[in-house]
Amino acid sequence: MSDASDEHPETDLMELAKRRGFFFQASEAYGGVAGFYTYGPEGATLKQQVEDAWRDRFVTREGHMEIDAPTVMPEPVFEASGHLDTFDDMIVECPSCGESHRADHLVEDATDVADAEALPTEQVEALIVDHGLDCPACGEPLAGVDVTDFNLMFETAIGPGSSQAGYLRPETAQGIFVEFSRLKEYARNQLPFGVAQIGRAYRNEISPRRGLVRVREFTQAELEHFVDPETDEPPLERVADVELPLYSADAQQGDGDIETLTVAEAVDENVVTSDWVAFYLGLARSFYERIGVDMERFRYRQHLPGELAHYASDCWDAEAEVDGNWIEITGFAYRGDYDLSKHAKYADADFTVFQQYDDPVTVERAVVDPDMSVLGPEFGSAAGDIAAELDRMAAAGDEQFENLSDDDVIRVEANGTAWGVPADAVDYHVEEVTEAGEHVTPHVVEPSFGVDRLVYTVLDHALETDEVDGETRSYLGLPAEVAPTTVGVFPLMSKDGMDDRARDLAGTLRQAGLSATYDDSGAIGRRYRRQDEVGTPYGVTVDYETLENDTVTLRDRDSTDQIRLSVEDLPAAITALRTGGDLADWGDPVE
RNA sequence: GCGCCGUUGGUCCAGUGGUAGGACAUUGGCUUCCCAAGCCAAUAGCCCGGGUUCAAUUCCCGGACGGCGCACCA
Repeated sequence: MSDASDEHPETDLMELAKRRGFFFQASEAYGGVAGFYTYGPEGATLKQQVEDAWRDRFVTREGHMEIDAPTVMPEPVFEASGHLDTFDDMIVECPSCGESHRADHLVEDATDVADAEALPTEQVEALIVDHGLDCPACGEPLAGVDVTDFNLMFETAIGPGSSQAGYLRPETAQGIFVEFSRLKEYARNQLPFGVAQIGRAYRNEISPRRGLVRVREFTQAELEHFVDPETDEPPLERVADVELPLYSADAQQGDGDIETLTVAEAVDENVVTSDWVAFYLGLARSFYERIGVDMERFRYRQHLPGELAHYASDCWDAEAEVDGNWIEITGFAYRGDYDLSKHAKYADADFTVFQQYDDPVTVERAVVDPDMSVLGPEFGSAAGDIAAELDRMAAAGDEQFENLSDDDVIRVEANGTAWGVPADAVDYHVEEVTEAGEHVTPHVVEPSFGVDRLVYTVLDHALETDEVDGETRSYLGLPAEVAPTTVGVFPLMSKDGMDDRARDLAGTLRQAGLSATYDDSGAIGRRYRRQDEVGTPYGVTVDYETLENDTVTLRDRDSTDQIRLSVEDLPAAITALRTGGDLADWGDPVE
């Protein structure tokens, strides 16, 4: 047995999450649906705080912008992005052993068909019959077995009838790429700039698993940092000394282990090849620590060569260890110009940025100005293509144009045929042009965070069990910044006016901007435990002494230490403690 | 999607062919001057559909959901 119970003998995370309102299976009243979770009151707040911390770190503090795009987008977007093809898996299921296989892969492996994925299913079925393919698992023939499409995108119809096909976005990124033209306008055509988005994405997973780890609807926090590949460099000096626990592809393939390098070392030794990726690995590390990811159970893992997406040259995942498994919580990818180039090809918009030179440059450029009144009658319908080819040849510096005299004939390959074009009809000349700049397709650096997995990791890493006065206690050691509630306020007993006093005090703390909860049910110890279990970092108790001298006790969740301080100082004390103050600075220890 | 196992108050479990019991939690009361105490009481449950049967929470079939393994994870 290597399940969670080893580590948390008293409390299982899923059980706590259900019981205390962090998250639970959605639509349970109707039997539940796999892969969908509802965040309860505690979880929704926790998730919000994690998102706020992310926004602070990756948007506000970096001077980036944030947008909020629709979750439904029309089909052509996903033709361009490649999701329609690559998300459309052909599956064939062996009738004898029940194994599912990618039908297109089977065909590609066994035949000289290179791109079976692009073929209709009927044709793939026919290829399986023609080549007598067998099940790789059990060897039984697969001829005659149905090949079915399984698309991981949720499809929907936009408008009445079947007017337009749309899909729920499988990643938030496309919402940014699609709007690039307006966004760069907003950025006043200046590279670099970063656009962030926190939002839902949808994947119709074949098999959702393990709580929040693999779900069908999830929240991503993505940053697309658009940079000029020639001139923009990341400010590596800001993170040069940050230590990165790196698990390189080499280490994974050999018997290597996690190696801790500073960002500067990782770049110098070329362990991380992209400076931009290295920069974000450094920046993100402090974010993970801040929201409560245990750095002892954290690593950056490089994608193996076979694992790399087709557009990425180097890619690292941030991974956290949860329940004995490493789960991906962030992907850091250098996507190059893949996305913008694809959209440029498919869409009717400009996906480049015009980069002005510091000083305009004057260049000599060879051009042709073919006399179409000669080429037209001479070459008929090929004339246009021939002119275009001449244009290309001149720009490429074709040697035929050197020392040209009027009665020469220029050989041109167009439409698969060789043509001879009289030189006097071409008007080849060299002209001086002044160029103020150039159109650049920006490259994209993409840190992409899975918010739900972050929340799940933070909860798992926060769950602690200790012993207080001989009793086992479980509590969530959440950082105060992300804890759903900051302070619990309790009357020692609900009589003699202590309850009214405590209720007032909770109100006062809320007015001071603190998230406070009031509880007078049961014994005081029981109320402390309730708040411990949802990670509330501080507890304030109103007792008889409060009624005499306006002082209260303030309890620290992790140590259960208490101090006594005046009610007047309370809002300031909690505010200070929340951002890392020391309990002892604010009052005298109790007992 | 396949295979194995499972599904009983809010939670975790026990149990039964004649509709169920515990622990914890929750609520009310008594008690209690700071860490899940005690006492009394209350609330609350057999995943769904079909079949077999006089009778199904229990047995059979199917489904949903969950755990694990395989496959999948652009």
